[in-house]
Amino acid sequence: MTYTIGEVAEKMDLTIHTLRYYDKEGLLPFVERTESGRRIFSDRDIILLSTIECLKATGMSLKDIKQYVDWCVEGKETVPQRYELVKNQKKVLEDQMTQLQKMLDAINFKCDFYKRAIETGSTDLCDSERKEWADKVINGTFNR
Amino acid sequence: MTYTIGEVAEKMDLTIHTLRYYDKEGLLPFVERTESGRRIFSDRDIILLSTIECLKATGMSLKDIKQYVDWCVEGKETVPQRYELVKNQKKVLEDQMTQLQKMLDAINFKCDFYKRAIETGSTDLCDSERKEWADKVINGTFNR
DNA sequence: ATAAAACATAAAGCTAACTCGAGGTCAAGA
DNA sequence: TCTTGACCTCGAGTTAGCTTTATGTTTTAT
Repeated sequence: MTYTIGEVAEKMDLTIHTLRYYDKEGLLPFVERTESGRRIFSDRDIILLSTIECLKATGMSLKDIKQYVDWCVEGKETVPQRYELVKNQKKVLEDQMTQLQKMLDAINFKCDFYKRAIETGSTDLCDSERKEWADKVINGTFNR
Repeated sequence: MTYTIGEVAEKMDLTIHTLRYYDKEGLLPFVERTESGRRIFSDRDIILLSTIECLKATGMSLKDIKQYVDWCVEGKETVPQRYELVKNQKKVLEDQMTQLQKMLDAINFKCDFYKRAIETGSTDLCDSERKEWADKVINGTFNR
């Protein structure tokens, strides 16, 4: 199965410009061309793109993603490196989720605070909550 | 309790430049000055900074964070707006976590793939895993 | 046959969020 | 007192990741 750049853009929810940019940056080394120079994407490229999107979604830079792609091109002797990279990114992701959970707690706290402030019609009645937030901040519950 | 810009930078793990940048952008409206012009940070500023860091960690832009700060300055008649903003950011965060969990599944899958490839000394033996990944991609398990 | 749509390159432009440098002022310790 | 280090402003520079523009070619539908 092959696809035009427009079809891929549609399928992957990226712009055509972005796909060409990725290609130029060397992130799509397997994309072929027609005689007249048009790009032909295969399922393999779709799969690579989905991996790229996956790594990008976890905050990896395109530069580091290119390293991964380069290793893919080099062949199976780079499997250990790729394993290391993916394992490391897994760690990054787990840390991110821990951090986000903390932020979610903090945001829930803020949410409740404002909700009560609205219900009681005053922020003053929420002094205890405000103090609690301050304590969390100062004791470092929410940061570092 | 008051702090110099250097102390705050240390405490909040930001650079002095970044703090001045935030101040210039209007994100720290309560910071006072000495007669000679040096910034004096109070606990209130530390608390606001921690809120800023919290919102930033969930991907909110400084522009949107400034809106929140502006509402804080305006006083309690903006509590409903602040509630909406925080509630919305909570939703953003929950979506993010769902997405990240998917990415984590995908990364775990990749991780296992490479691990087995190393154990068996060949990527060829992992064809079934590769196919499984392709299926997930094509059936949209990992994207959209 | 032809007009519109889709594709191509190359280079410039943009935005966010810093980051750095120059040049100067102020404050705290020996 | 003097020197060293922390602070100040202002403006320019940087980086990532696109995005737009200009110009031109190739398909495709009528």
